[in-house]
Amino acid sequence: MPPATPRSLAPRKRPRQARAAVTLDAVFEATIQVLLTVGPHRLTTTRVAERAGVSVGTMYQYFAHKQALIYALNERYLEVLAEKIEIACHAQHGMPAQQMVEALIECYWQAKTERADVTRALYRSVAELDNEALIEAFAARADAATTAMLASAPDLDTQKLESITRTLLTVIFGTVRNAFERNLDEAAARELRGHLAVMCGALLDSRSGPLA
Amino acid sequence: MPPATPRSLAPRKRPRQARAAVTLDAVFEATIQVLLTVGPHRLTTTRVAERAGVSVGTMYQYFAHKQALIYALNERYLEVLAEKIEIACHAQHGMPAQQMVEALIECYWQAKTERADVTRALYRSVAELDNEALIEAFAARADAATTAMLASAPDLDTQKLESITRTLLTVIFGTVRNAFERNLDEAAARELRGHLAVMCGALLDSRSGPLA
DNA sequence: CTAGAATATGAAGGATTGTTCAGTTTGAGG
DNA sequence: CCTCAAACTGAACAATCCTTCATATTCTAG
Repeated sequence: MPPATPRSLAPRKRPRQARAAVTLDAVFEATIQVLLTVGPHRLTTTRVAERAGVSVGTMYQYFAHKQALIYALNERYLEVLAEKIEIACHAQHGMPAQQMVEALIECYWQAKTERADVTRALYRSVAELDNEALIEAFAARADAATTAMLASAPDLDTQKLESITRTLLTVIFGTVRNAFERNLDEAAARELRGHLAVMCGALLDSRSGPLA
Repeated sequence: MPPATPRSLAPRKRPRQARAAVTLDAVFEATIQVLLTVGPHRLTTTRVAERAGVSVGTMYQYFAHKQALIYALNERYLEVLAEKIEIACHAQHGMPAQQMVEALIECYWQAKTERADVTRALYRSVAELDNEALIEAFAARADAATTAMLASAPDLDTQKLESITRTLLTVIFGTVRNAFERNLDEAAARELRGHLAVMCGALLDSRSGPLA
């Protein structure tokens, strides 16, 4: 497996002192804020530095270019997200399948809604860069965690599990993303989640039904 | 209802002669090609003009700025897509509900897959602009067509139809989009579509089941 | 306390790019 | 054929922005 991050996008160096870590946090947060306030195509290294209370030169000590910054931001975000999913999946080991998918939906939805504006900003920022590696790595982790979870369900046959997992995740992730593009109010969002749970449950049942 | 296109993004003038229409087509196609070859953030007015075999000045007679060009491109694309959906929905009037959703999925998938690279390029290009109005207008048309179709199904109770329609479209559109971000091979894609049909069917059945 | 490493600075350079406009060419109608 | 409007041209301008580097500051280890 090649390194997850391409050479050209990798950070120049890692912070060794405490203040450097603080600086980096400030830069990331500033990037989000700039993304939110002026949009992706007016995101400027100077603007980010200004907002972070840092000099441009400082940023360029950690990131070789603007893309690398945005890449790192998304990488960081997906890292947190993947971890959340893994934890949620692990917590459901041995539970009934329906509860599993509901927990999965809830976890993903929750993670995305916590800071909805940030989610939106990041969704837009990704278009600027070559995110294949990023997405693939994330998908692999989510796939693995979900498959492991489902395999432990007592009420599920373990055949075709990979295929079902892939569908589940594609549907859930895609639906949530699309829900963010339309601006659903609280009620509509709740309904959507309910429907989604029903639909996912049906997919899990689809084998056991006709076979009985 | 306000005009679908905001003033600042509207085209400057419409072509009145035949050659102007040809020029516009060339410009749109060139925009797609540039989007494909160099990506959204290196899309340059000069580059587009060059590729289209046209002068930059010509482009600026029709579009007030770069954003307006990209906006118009997406508008044109969504117009075609909405029409396809409306036709597909109309063709299913009076049919069983399950067949309806399958036709809907097939239509959307087909439309997106026809020129997969273009689809991907457009998905990315939208991030550059304020697409709320665009998406809302498209969603409204798709919603209307789908609701009308489902209302004509003999095997469906017409309660909660709007809510169900919204879910169906959010799930289908979102899933397809996400499927494009992962690079699914033909087999996986076929499976996904099958699963999606099952899941959508389950949503339609979810009321009639427990009530029987 | 000191030396060297890590971190931070920000003005300046260089390159790109969006947009205009004065002028030319092409087409349509009479 | 003539005239006017539509369509097209592309060099030039102005603005923005990414990135560097020589220098200054701060921290840490010995």
